[in-house]
Amino acid sequence: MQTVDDKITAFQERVYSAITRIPAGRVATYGTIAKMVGCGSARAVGQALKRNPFAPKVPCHRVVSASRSPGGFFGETSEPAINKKCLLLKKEGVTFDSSGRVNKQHLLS
DNA sequence: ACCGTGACGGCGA
DNA sequence: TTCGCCGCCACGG
Repeated sequence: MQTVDDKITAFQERVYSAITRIPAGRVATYGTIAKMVGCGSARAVGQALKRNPFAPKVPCHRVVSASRSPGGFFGETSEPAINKKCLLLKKEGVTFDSSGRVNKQHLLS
Protein backbone atom coordinates (compact mmCIF):
# COMPACT_ATOMS: atom_id res chain seq x y z
CA MET A 1 0.00 0.00 0.00
CA GLN A 2 1.83 3.10 -1.09
CA THR A 3 -0.99 5.22 -2.46
CA VAL A 4 0.09 8.01 -0.16
CA ASP A 5 3.26 8.51 1.82
CA ASP A 6 1.42 8.85 5.11
CA LYS A 7 3.45 7.56 7.99
CA ILE A 8 1.37 4.95 9.71
CA THR A 9 2.38 2.09 11.97
CA ALA A 10 2.43 -1.47 10.70
CA PHE A 11 -0.53 -2.10 12.97
CA GLN A 12 -2.74 0.37 11.16
CA GLU A 13 -1.69 -0.89 7.76
CA ARG A 14 -2.53 -4.37 8.99
CA VAL A 15 -6.00 -3.23 10.06
CA TYR A 16 -6.69 -1.49 6.76
CA SER A 17 -5.57 -4.57 4.90
CA ALA A 18 -7.98 -6.75 6.86
CA ILE A 19 -10.89 -4.40 6.25
CA THR A 20 -10.13 -4.34 2.54
CA ARG A 21 -10.79 -8.08 2.57
CA ILE A 22 -14.40 -7.45 3.61
CA PRO A 23 -16.65 -8.16 0.60
CA ALA A 24 -19.48 -5.79 -0.30
CA GLY A 25 -22.77 -6.51 1.41
CA ARG A 26 -20.89 -7.90 4.40
CA VAL A 27 -19.82 -6.27 7.66
CA ALA A 28 -17.26 -7.16 10.32
CA THR A 29 -17.10 -6.13 13.97
CA TYR A 30 -14.16 -4.23 15.44
CA GLY A 31 -13.45 -7.21 17.67
CA THR A 32 -13.24 -9.56 14.70
CA ILE A 33 -10.85 -7.22 12.92
CA ALA A 34 -8.82 -6.96 16.09
CA LYS A 35 -8.41 -10.74 16.18
CA MET A 36 -7.50 -10.70 12.48
CA VAL A 37 -4.61 -8.38 13.14
CA GLY A 38 -3.71 -10.37 16.23
CA CYS A 39 -4.94 -7.84 18.76
CA GLY A 40 -7.36 -8.34 21.64
CA SER A 41 -8.60 -4.79 21.67
CA ALA A 42 -11.31 -3.54 19.34
CA ARG A 43 -10.58 -0.04 20.56
CA ALA A 44 -7.19 -0.07 18.91
CA VAL A 45 -8.92 -0.95 15.64
CA GLY A 46 -11.29 1.96 16.05
CA GLN A 47 -8.38 4.30 16.65
CA ALA A 48 -6.75 3.12 13.45
CA LEU A 49 -9.97 3.42 11.46
CA LYS A 50 -10.72 6.91 12.63
CA ARG A 51 -7.30 7.85 11.26
CA ASN A 52 -8.03 5.93 8.06
CA PRO A 53 -5.96 7.84 5.44
CA PHE A 54 -7.22 5.44 2.74
CA ALA A 55 -10.85 6.60 2.93
CA PRO A 56 -12.35 5.12 -0.29
CA LYS A 57 -9.65 2.47 -0.45
CA VAL A 58 -10.64 1.13 2.96
CA PRO A 59 -14.41 0.52 3.33
CA CYS A 60 -14.51 1.59 6.96
CA HIS A 61 -18.29 1.82 6.68
CA ARG A 62 -18.36 -1.98 6.55
CA VAL A 63 -17.07 -2.11 10.09
CA VAL A 64 -19.65 -2.11 12.88
CA SER A 65 -19.65 -2.80 16.60
CA ALA A 66 -20.20 -6.30 18.00
CA SER A 67 -23.46 -5.06 19.49
CA ARG A 68 -24.53 -4.58 15.88
CA SER A 69 -24.63 -0.83 16.44
CA PRO A 70 -23.47 1.10 13.37
CA GLY A 71 -20.50 2.31 15.34
CA GLY A 72 -18.98 5.52 14.02
CA PHE A 73 -18.03 7.11 10.74
CA PHE A 74 -14.85 9.12 10.14
CA GLY A 75 -14.41 9.96 13.78
CA GLU A 76 -18.01 10.98 14.25
CA THR A 77 -20.57 9.12 16.30
CA SER A 78 -23.20 11.73 15.54
CA GLU A 79 -26.48 10.86 13.88
CA PRO A 80 -25.79 12.45 10.46
CA ALA A 81 -22.50 10.65 10.00
CA ILE A 82 -23.98 7.35 11.14
CA ASN A 83 -26.96 7.86 8.88
CA LYS A 84 -24.62 8.18 5.89
CA LYS A 85 -22.78 5.04 6.92
CA CYS A 86 -26.01 3.03 7.19
CA LEU A 87 -27.12 4.35 3.82
CA LEU A 88 -23.91 3.11 2.22
CA LEU A 89 -24.37 -0.31 3.78
CA LYS A 90 -27.96 -0.46 2.58
CA LYS A 91 -26.67 0.33 -0.89
CA GLU A 92 -24.40 -2.69 -0.65
CA GLY A 93 -27.37 -4.82 0.29
CA VAL A 94 -27.02 -4.76 4.06
CA THR A 95 -30.28 -4.64 5.99
CA PHE A 96 -31.10 -3.15 9.38
CA ASP A 97 -33.70 -3.89 12.01
CA SER A 98 -36.19 -1.46 13.56
CA SER A 99 -33.60 -0.53 16.20
CA GLY A 100 -31.20 0.56 13.47
CA ARG A 101 -28.87 -2.35 14.19
CA VAL A 102 -27.22 -4.32 11.42
CA ASN A 103 -28.70 -7.79 10.86
CA LYS A 104 -26.20 -10.37 12.07
CA GLN A 105 -26.66 -12.32 8.87
CA HIS A 106 -24.31 -9.81 7.25
CA LEU A 107 -21.63 -10.28 9.90
CA LEU A 108 -18.44 -11.68 8.45
CA SER A 109 -17.02 -14.49 10.61
C1' DA B 1 8.96 8.13 29.13
C1' DC B 2 4.30 9.08 31.23
C1' DC B 3 -0.65 10.09 31.19
C1' DG B 4 -5.07 10.70 29.07
C1' DT B 5 -8.19 9.59 25.40
C1' DG B 6 -11.03 6.72 22.27
C1' DA B 7 -15.31 4.51 15.51
C1' DC B 8 -15.16 -1.24 21.51
C1' DG B 9 -16.28 -5.68 24.11
C1' DG B 10 -17.94 -8.39 27.75
C1' DC B 11 -20.15 -8.97 32.26
C1' DG B 12 -23.14 -7.50 35.97
C1' DA B 13 -27.24 -5.08 37.89
C1' DT C 1 -33.58 -6.80 27.12
C1' DT C 2 -31.42 -2.26 28.34
C1' DC C 3 -28.10 0.56 30.95
C1' DG C 4 -23.67 1.04 33.26
C1' DC C 5 -18.94 -0.02 34.66
C1' DC C 6 -14.38 -1.98 33.99
C1' DG C 7 -10.79 -3.69 31.09
C1' DC C 8 -7.52 -3.87 26.75
C1' DC C 9 -4.45 -1.77 23.04
C1' DA C 10 -2.50 1.77 20.44
C1' DC C 11 -1.60 6.68 19.73
C1' DG C 12 -1.15 11.74 20.55
C1' DG C 13 0.47 15.41 23.44
